[in-house]
Amino acid sequence: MPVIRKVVRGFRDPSVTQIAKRSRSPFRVLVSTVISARTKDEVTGAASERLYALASTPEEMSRLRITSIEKAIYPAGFYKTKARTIKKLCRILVDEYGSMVPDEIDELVRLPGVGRKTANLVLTLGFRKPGICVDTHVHRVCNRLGAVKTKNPTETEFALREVLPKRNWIEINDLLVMYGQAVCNPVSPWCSRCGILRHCGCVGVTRSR
DNA sequence: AAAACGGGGGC
DNA sequence: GCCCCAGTTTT
Repeated sequence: MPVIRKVVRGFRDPSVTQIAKRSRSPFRVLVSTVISARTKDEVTGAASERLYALASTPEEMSRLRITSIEKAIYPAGFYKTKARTIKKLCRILVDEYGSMVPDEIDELVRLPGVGRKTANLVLTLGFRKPGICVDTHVHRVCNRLGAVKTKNPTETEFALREVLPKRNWIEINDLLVMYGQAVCNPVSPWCSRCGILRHCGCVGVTRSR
């Protein structure tokens, strides 16, 4: 992990940390993350702020009109779907969880619009609990390295759980994704800047730069 | 396993 | 125009 930290240094995008810091409460992390699916961070951040300005609690948010939510989170991708999801999500939080966000992954993934990636982000960022967030970047990087051969992000999450240090969850999640975005990116991996190239199965396959 | 959801931004 | 994008749900 120190190697990855070194490799990624200089590529860290402060916007991620900013959003994380602003959105510390589990509820804010949850809503921000639902908005963030297939959407750039700057857009997610702006959309989240507009929505929180309208409603800052599950009760308030569950009472917003769908169209108000849509307007607030536009131009995030899937904004119509997400608006309905968020309203439904908040209603469930109010009705079934006493307006609190559950802090167990099995409960979180039961919520609409919440998959394992989102659930783990809520656990780590919102509750400071253990969790490994596997998005498409992390899934790709792990398999490109050849260290694991997993079919889907959930399998990758379980594989990583056996390997990663069991601490510093937030930083490790951040570094893994940063690494996948900035260095070991999909199209043109920056192999000359990669500190773990000698362990990499991508040599001769996707290697470049 | 693959399609659908959906629109903005880069080129 | 065409392709990409910190996913989740449905078929």
